[in-house]
Amino acid sequence: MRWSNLFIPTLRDAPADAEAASHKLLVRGGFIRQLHAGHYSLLPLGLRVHQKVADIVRAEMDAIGAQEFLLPAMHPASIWQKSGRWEVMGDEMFRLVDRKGADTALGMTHEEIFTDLATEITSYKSLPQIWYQIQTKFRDEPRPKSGLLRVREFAMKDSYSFDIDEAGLDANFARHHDAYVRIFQRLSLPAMPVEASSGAMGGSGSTEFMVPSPAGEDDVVRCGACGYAANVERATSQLTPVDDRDIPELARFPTPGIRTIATLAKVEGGAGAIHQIKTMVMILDGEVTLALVRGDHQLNLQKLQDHTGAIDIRPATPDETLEHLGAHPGSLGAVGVEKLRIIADLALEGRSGLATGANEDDWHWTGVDVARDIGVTEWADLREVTAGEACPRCGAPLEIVRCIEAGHIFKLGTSYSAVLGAEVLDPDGETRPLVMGSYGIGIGRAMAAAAETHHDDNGLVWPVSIAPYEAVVTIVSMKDEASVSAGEAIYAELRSRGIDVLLDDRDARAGVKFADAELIGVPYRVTVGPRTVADGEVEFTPRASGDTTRVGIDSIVEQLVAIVNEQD
RNA sequence: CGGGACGUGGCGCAGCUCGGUAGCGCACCUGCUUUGGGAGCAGGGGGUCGGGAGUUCAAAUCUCCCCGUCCCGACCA
Repeated sequence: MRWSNLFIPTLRDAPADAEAASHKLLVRGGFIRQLHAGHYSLLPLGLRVHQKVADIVRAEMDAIGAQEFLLPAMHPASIWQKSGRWEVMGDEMFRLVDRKGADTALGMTHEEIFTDLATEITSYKSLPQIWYQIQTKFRDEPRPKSGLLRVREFAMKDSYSFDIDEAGLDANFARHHDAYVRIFQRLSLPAMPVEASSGAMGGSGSTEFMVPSPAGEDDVVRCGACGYAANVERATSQLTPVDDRDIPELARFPTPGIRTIATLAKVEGGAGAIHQIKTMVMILDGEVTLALVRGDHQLNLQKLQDHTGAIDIRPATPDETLEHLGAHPGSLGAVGVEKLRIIADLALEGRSGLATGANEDDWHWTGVDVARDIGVTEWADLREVTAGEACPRCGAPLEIVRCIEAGHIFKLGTSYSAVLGAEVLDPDGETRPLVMGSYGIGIGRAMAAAAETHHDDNGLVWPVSIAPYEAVVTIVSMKDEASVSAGEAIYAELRSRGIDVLLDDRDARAGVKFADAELIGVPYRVTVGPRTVADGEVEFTPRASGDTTRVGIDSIVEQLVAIVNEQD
């Protein structure tokens, strides 16, 4: 393509709104424009990248035998009501009413729709099946942000596997895992598979593919020694055992004005945070519940949610706390509490000599023996792992890495197929629900993650596989006839050799052309100018290194074709 | 949803405190010069100042209401 004919609106300044590097550069480079919060237009350059990402995903899905569909984006409420997610999805689902008054939703994922189609599978002999689509999803995100990283409308590849049993699901899950590893390799994204929470999807297990980046929104716990990696929503660690204080008797003591773990730790007769119980009053689907963790530990909400299966989970208001426990936050405890559900973190199991609030302002208990004094209903892993704790597998210190969630694969099981009636006959003639898996990759987010991972001070540095153009032929001066004819010839030859090449034939200054080529991140630049053309040469500059070498006009095409093909 | 900031040409900003009918840089158009790292000079086009209501002779500026955008947190497959 000839740059002079293209719409590539590059900007010298990034919009003031943009924070993330990918956001700034994709806007500055003329790849995207915002329409409103969470909704972006893909400009021609942006669409080229988006399509290349999608093509790689498509190729790898096809390679594992997946079949492509295209499903409606607008769904009747009934199918979501049937699966129970009309309520579960809450405000995150865009809903509208049609002229007949029928409730309708914009699809945020397609388990229901694909499962509905799968009701037409009637025999185990037709299994397994892998179905997928690349479709626009709509999610009313509470806070869209960071350009393409978190939006309300985006293309996602979602695939679904259908099997007769768990073994089949495991095989398809593994197949997807491997396909995802290949996809991220081809996208040059350093994605690592990590253990993840399944959240609202339900199911027995899930793996996220995480790309380390400060622009990310998830924290991953990682062990450099053995490779253990898990989302903080799921991660565990080994704790060094605590020597309990020897306080055999349960005793109340006055603590005027003491409202925090830290102050109780300092006060005379108090207790170090490690010897305290932190009592959090949570409302789980309307039920008042106490969540207990060690004083120096942090409650992870997702862990609590995963353990209980609650949909709506929030901290109690101070009024609710007072009503149910008789004291304000800062003086709360579970000693003697009988009517409420009490979920305690495993780190408290077997502990004694502890201090905790007495459910009366300005009073605490000490000498608390958890087994003796607290009616724990359930034990669960509730605490959030922090950096430096010991790896649960090998004991080495853990690190925490901020990441972008680029892909997520789930073992769903039979929850959708059972309620939506996707059942088949097995070899014994018995009716069995399909065992399902669900697998997603955000196309635009992968594109943003690549931009986030591959850029420098001058702009984007796209990997060849997804670059909008693989090479640009920059004619330094359109007034120099020798340069123009040499540039045109190289351009034509590269095109005929199947290279995605851009010809910068604009009547602009060299500096502008170089700066723009670097900003939009074209991997290879061939500079054709009077300085070298007279010698029968051009300059060759890979974007990543910036190193320029002189190459003969008659060999540049061969050299470039070889390099591009090697990269791809 | 809580906290904070902001909304003035395509992008970045000033003007608002102290009302007098909009300005700067980049970009754009024309001409001349220039031409290997975001050119110079001259001339020019483009803005219901987010929207509505109000106060006033007069509102970008003051008052009220609404809308939108960004950041932090909450939340989130």
